[in-house]
Amino acid sequence: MYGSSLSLRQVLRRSRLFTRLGDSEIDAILAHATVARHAEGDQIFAKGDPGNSMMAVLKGRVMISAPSPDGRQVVLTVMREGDVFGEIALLDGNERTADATATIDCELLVVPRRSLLALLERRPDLCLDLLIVLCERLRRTNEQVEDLAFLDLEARIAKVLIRLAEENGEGQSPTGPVGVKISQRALGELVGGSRESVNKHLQDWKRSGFIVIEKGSIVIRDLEALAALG
Amino acid sequence: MYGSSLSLRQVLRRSRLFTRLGDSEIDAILAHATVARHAEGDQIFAKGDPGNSMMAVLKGRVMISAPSPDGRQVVLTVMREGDVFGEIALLDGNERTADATATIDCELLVVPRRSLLALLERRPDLCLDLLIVLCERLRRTNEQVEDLAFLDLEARIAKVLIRLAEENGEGQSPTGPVGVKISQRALGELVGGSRESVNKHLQDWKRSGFIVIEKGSIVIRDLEALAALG
DNA sequence: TCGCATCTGTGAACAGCCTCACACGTTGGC
DNA sequence: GCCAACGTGTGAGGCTGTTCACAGATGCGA
Repeated sequence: MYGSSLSLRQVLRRSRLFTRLGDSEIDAILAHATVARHAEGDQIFAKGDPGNSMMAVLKGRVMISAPSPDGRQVVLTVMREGDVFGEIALLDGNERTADATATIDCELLVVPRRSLLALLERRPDLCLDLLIVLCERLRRTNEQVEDLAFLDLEARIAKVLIRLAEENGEGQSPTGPVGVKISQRALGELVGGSRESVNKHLQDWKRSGFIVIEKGSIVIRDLEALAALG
Repeated sequence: MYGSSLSLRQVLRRSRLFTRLGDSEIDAILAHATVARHAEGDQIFAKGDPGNSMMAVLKGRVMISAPSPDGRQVVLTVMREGDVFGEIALLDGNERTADATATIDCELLVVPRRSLLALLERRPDLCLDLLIVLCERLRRTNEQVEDLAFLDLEARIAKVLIRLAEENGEGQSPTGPVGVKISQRALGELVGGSRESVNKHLQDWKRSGFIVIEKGSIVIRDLEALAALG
């Protein structure tokens, strides 16, 4: 089982959705929830599955992506510790709208539909928090639509790379080189482009001295230059 | 002024968000809300504006779109009678994320931030309804990301055309020809393509007998064939 | 250790879509 | 009635990105 319910509480509190809850409330959720473990690469759920639970990332990282009929996929977003996902299918009772995959080993809190709805009824203020979470999600997705419609591949890659760098290096010196651990194929799926095209742009940037390319990761040397492209 | 507060009530009831409310509650909203009129082509708000109100379409149609730096735009969605928009900026207190434009003469109910929040506190069940509205919005936007990433222009045009036909011809015979009133330029903005490219695909379809092109509108003769392309 | 999978690098050929440039008909205002 | 604005039709040319076909490097498991 999980180490202690204290640490579980702490992780939940980090989530925007649960910060307001008292210990008793959190314990009430935990009583009805289960902790699921997923190894790197595991699929957590697939588009089209019935969605009768919501999940919170306790540890690890979860990729939310949409599959195409011919085997490709776009990454819609990546969830990290404290993030909550799977609420859409849960709230409106329809199928899951996307795939969820563990990109590294994960521990998830699985909250069943019934207990979440019960909680929301008991604590209406949580509804507002959930609304805000959804609003942020909507903003992000809208931005993704704009980017796909307006920006070329180079600009999209630059933008994503910068975002990844910011997420990874929280609290680090913003001037020094930042390493982003991601394969070029995965980067392609994040920006909606092919692996080869991504590689070609990265090569350009390498020649310009903006980045250094390593196996499985990219080191940003000149973040300003990248920002000018996005 | 508006004809009678009875008809206002009726329109509001049609919205997914307000169906549950009793007359007294609706009147309470109306007491704090105002009715705004916008002529065809008017901009209702712009991306970046402070968002301290939510709107419900009483009459007309509102286009939600994102502008690009070089003057182009993508249409994110089109709101019709009973739909509610502008909640995002309102709920999380940030700027408006998109432009809103009246595509025909409109009457909107404008609900200020304070009264909506007050209402949500008084009627927590409304929160759930709002959540469901947002979930639908998210589903739509996610689908738009998928379409932009996976489908070529022809498929996107076909898909949008079918959706417009379904929206227009609610309750009509699904077999007969359906007319969609939209300019080719507007269609281009809906699918994220140029006016010229849209025209070329439409010409193809005309030659194949799938559609008939008229000035300012398109008549679908073979919906099945279009569906097979999307 | 061998083989297979994964990641990166690269060039050629091709397709899709955009931009530009132009032509025509209709509509509405002056 | 004339002109401007708008909607449509069409071709040439060019850029971007994809697909395909390889090739080398690394790492992992049987």
